[in-house]
Amino acid sequence: MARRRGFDRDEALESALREFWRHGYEATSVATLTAAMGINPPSLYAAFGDKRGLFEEAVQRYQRTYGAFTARALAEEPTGREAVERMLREAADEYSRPDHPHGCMIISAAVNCESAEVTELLRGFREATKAAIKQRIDGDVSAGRLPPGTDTAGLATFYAAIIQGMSTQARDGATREELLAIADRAMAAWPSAETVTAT
Amino acid sequence: MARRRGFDRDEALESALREFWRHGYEATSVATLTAAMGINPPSLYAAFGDKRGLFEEAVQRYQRTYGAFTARALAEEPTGREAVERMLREAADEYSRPDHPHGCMIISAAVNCESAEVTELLRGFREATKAAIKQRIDGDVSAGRLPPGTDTAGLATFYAAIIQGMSTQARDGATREELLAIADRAMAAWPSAETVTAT
DNA sequence: TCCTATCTTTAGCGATCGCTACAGAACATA
DNA sequence: TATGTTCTGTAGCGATCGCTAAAGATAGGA
Repeated sequence: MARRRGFDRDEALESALREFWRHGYEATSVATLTAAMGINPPSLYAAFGDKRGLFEEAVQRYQRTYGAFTARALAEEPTGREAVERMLREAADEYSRPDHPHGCMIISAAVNCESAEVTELLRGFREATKAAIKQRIDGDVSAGRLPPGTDTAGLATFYAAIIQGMSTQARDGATREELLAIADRAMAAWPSAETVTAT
Repeated sequence: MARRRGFDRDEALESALREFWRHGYEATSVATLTAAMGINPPSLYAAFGDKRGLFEEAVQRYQRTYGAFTARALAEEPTGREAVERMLREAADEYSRPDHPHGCMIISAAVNCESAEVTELLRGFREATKAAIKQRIDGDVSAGRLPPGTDTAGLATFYAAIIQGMSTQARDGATREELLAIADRAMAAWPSAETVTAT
């Protein structure tokens, strides 16, 4: 017994996601958002609470769409090495696609952001990805594909840094091929499988 | 026949540099700047023109102080490989120092910045560094330390991405040791000196 | 000591920020 | 068709943005 919403909530969220992705959290004004979403401020606040609530929903949507390749790669490949390699190669493709903003939203959207909550939100996602990388590399050690004593945390940090460097390069205009070259070169740093035989 | 300036221009510029370094170009307000510099807005505008002019001077100052290690490493080492390795290891140290903001100002200060001029200014500095890296690697090829046909542009892009990843990790709180581990792992990706003998 | 040039301070400009009160429009129910 | 409920558009809130006009303060030269 009431008037129904006159816009598609999911479409509006997707439009907001694109703006946050391109401009970052703080540089995206509510006026920019409402223009992109095709609605007025009161509709935005009724549907999403406030700007930060809208951003959090946009990040969740990003994670289960554009950013889902990371979790998929880490979950589906048989070995840690293959998981990391697929993750990097898919990132090269995804970060340079011409049909959406370049780079990774989780990595860039809160850079130079004064809101500690927003900064920590994205940092938490990045830490979770790093932990997932480490877990797969740990699995390679357990399976004997890497020597015991391998610095798996250091390797995870390295490949997390690689992804972040690829995202920054993509934002600077690097092509898919350049990003793929970074990914391949990074895989050349994967440690040798040879175990140092102790006495 | 006039009143002299009541503040140290260089000290004020250094204070502004720190604010821009920590918060980025747009998130640093003139009010924040004047508070940090210990002056009032009209003094800032009389001495530096406007916010963007102050930022450009701050970037120049950064390049010849905190950021000078890159040019020094690339200029002073005998081989390209040693130059890149020293650059990465000094970056690990510099980006994690507790006495100033973490990471690299050239890399982070214009992220999510709406001003195309400011964005392009810093992007130009990054491209120049990448070109300098490539030049040193080209030298290794010319000297026979790397095989002819080595993808020197790709290698330069890779090590530029490494620096950017290290800067992002430093901003996320990575320690000097973690950054050094990234640098060492990245050097493990340096191509082998063996030349593929053609028929 | 007075004049004058330059700096500093106070105060506030128009524009935009995130956000919301209010009233009219639109729809499900009776 | 009348009623009640929710959404939408207009219009504007206080705060902050980059920036500056006007006036008071401070120095060197006459």
